[in-house]
Amino acid sequence: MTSKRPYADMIQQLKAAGLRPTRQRLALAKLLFEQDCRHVTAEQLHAEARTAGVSVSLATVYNSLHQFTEAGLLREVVVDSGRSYFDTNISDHHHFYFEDSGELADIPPEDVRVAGLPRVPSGTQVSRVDVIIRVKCE
Amino acid sequence: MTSKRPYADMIQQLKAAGLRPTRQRLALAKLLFEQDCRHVTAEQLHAEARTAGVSVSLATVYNSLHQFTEAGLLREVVVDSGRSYFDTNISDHHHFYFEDSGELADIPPEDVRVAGLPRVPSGTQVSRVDVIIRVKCE
DNA sequence: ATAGTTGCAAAAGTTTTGCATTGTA
DNA sequence: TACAATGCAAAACTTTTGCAACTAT
Repeated sequence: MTSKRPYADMIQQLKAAGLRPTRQRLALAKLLFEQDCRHVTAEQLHAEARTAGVSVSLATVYNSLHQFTEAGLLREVVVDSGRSYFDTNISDHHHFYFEDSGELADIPPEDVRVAGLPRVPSGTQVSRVDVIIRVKCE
Repeated sequence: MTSKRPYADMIQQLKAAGLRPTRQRLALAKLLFEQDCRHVTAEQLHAEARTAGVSVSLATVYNSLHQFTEAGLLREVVVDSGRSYFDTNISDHHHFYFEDSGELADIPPEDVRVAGLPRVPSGTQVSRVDVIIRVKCE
């Protein structure tokens, strides 16, 4: 229960990212990274933490999500004004967005081909290409 | 100056969309549609209206932008959490997003080819495919 | 000690809503 | 007059920030 063994990898990951493995960060990291393909909002993660008995403020959830994102452990996906999603899948891929439920689903990169990208203005470079397929009930 | 002639088309457009051509809506419509390819936020449009001497609240700007969007006169583009852009170009096209300046630019549909879209879950249909090319300074 | 980090309360934004007012038939 | 539509103040969101408390030399 209070064994430190299962946390060892996570602690290493956080340290490698230059983030101290504090109680809050460790708990959030466990919630995020011990499942695959999670798409969470700050609010959702905060609720999960509370349910799991972890005392953490919503502000800290936001700060941690952004720190994880900057460290390359998460990717922020913007599909809806006034709500940010964070995706634990950081490999190159795209998204379905279900407008009715507000849920996201990954699309593997090989399922969508984007061809003929225009030249970007000089002095700039592409930081990412997002493809979002918005889906609604018929 | 107070001639009603230049407004005639706009009034018709609003009526056709099922929206009363009120003073506020007419003024906002003029600001939006008398230039091409505008990408505005509610805050920007509100500032423009004030500058143009039009008295209108920010809430009304938001409501009008959403009404125009529902009527098919505008398209909402989400690229940044906590900020919605509204695009006067409602034809099929994609976007550059300049992360440093926060500006948007249209990409004609023929400049990007999206091929091999995966099948969407049954009972659902694609409402739109957004391609956003995020660009940053080198 | 002390320099750097962390986590959160409070503040700052953005967006939506309830309802008095206005406009229409 | 009645009935619906409108515009905005106030409320409800989401997100960021300033700083007291904590950590590790």
